Amino acid sequence: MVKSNAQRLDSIFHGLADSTRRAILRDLSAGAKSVGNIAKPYALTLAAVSKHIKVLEAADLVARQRRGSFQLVRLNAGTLQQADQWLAYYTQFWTARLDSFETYLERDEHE
Amino acid sequence: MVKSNAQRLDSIFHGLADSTRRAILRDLSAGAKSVGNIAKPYALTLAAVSKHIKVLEAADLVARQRRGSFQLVRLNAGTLQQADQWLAYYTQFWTARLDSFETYLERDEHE
DNA sequence: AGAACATTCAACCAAACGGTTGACAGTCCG
DNA sequence: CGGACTGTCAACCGTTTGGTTGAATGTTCT
Repeated sequence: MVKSNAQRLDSIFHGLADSTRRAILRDLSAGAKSVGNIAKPYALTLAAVSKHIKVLEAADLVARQRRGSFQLVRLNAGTLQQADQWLAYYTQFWTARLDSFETYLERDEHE
Repeated sequence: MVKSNAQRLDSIFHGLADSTRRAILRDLSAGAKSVGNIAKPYALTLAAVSKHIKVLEAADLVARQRRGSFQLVRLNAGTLQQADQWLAYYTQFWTARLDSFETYLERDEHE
């Protein structure tokens, strides 16, 4: 499925908006893992974790590769970078704005 | 409501996971606005926009102040910075990892 | 007090979420 | 072939989301 930029950001931020999924990403930063190994630390069924991974995969935050009888799930750091770029841009922009204008008031637009 | 760090990130990323809300934040980077003025560009009812603002407010991405008969909504850049810090940390960490190890395989943990 | 404006609340709705259970499918190994 | 693993799928369930409409609540102005 081809996604617009907005949809891509939607799915990335949605992927990040759950602490279990963030924990999975954190776990994966130590190296690629099988779905089963990813699931072990959580008090969730394998199916639930499998769904979480699918959400991360839909956001392209993670990719799989079959490895014999199991699958390795690995991080896709590039996608995180996209989100980070969006955030960094606005964070910087806003901070600069607020520093110089100190929350100046809107002038009503009919003037 | 006091939120744990995880819940805070949940609500921040949830706030960002909708393109209308991201657009609102973008609009607000030009300065504080009333709810009505925020709502104008969108093909949504005022109530719908009001709800979006409430989501952003719950995430502390935005704050209101009564200003006579209306309310000014302004950005809260500090909160964005929190999310950015999370993202920047992992982005950097992952990228470094992947650069040096080039997706090395997990060793099965019973070894 | 009453009108006009700005915004929220309450009720409702369809769709998506996050989870469970149980059946199913792919791959390896004896 | 028959197990044993690994993982997904389908159906279901309760909750949350994102939206609508219409009534209600300030606030200001005359």
